[in-house]
Amino acid sequence: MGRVPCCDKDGVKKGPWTPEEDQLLVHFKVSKFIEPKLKFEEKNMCNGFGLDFGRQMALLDALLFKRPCLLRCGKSCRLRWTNYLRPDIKRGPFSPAEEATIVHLHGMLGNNPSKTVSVERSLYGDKPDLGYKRFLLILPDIHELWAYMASQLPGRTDNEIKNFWNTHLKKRLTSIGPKLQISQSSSSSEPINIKCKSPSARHMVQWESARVEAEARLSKQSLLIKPTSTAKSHPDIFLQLWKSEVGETFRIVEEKDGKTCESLVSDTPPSIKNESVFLDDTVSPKPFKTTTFIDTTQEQEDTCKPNEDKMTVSDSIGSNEFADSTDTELKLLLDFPGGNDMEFIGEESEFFQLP
DNA sequence: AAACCAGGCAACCGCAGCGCT
DNA sequence: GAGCGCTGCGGTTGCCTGGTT
Repeated sequence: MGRVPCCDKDGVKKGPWTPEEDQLLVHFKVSKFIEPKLKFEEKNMCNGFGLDFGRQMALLDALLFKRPCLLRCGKSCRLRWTNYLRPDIKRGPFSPAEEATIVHLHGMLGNNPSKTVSVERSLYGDKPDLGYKRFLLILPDIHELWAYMASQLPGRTDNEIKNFWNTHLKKRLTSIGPKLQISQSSSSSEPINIKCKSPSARHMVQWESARVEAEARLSKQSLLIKPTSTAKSHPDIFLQLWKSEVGETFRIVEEKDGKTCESLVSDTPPSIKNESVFLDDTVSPKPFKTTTFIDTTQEQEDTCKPNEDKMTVSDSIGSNEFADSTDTELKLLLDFPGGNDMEFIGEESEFFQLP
């Protein structure tokens, strides 16, 4: 399946993988290398020998096993392994629960990575105030939508999820989209059960509800108001939101207390407050990687240092329905646990150690 | 049975970010 | 600080497959 095999001018094979090549790759991996270590090895072997991973494998096979060389570039090997050969890959159709998770996460995160870029540009280009930065603190890093979804669906790859979305779900949702909108608006007064265990997740869901509502409102406004409206003047949706009614709840607090942000959500309109979207209970989100553009050096000028910002945001949650949120839980939302970016790997981190 | 067509999906491409020298 | 190479990401490509005519 796939493209016709071909070789580029360097003699590195491209195109679909043959069973023999798969076997070579699996043999090489199973015999000594497992994924977390692969990245380390791949990197260091390349550095150490001046050859890419594929060439290394070819060389080792030729030297040690008298096998045919696997003339693949390292990138191709890595992709093949992560998307197809990895032992924990789950094949077969997506379950309804998995579909629901994908739909939900896509609804939450969108699929336009340029959003984050535009946020960064607006952040530094338009120089929004510090409150806007805090406003952005609670947003997930939507640069990594498919990767994040994959992390929520064990055994599924980002590529698989992306394909599934593009070929199945997108069309299906498009076809039922109008019905959904009608049913959502008709039931907006009814509280929808929030099934998230994590306060952080509920926080995100609640914020997303507010965002969705604001987007819908902006969308309605854009239909009513001529294209020269203020919304048009801010191509960044987050900046629009910050300057909208939803963002106002943040700004009010910002003005109320110059040093801390009090409540991020307590002023949320009731219709938003009770609104939620389904989140599979069995799939409690892992901590998001937060947006990375919070410049710590810049923040230090302010009375709120970055960490204090996070703590302050956490404190603010105590005044609303997320009173059970702890600093730790919010930290989970905003950071990798423990402050060490690689700690989440757990015992697998041993694979990063040299033999 | 043959031709056609649309959907599925593995694999590649291009870009941005990051780390090393 | 600049340049280079690597990594990881979303987007796109193009062959394969199964259904329809």
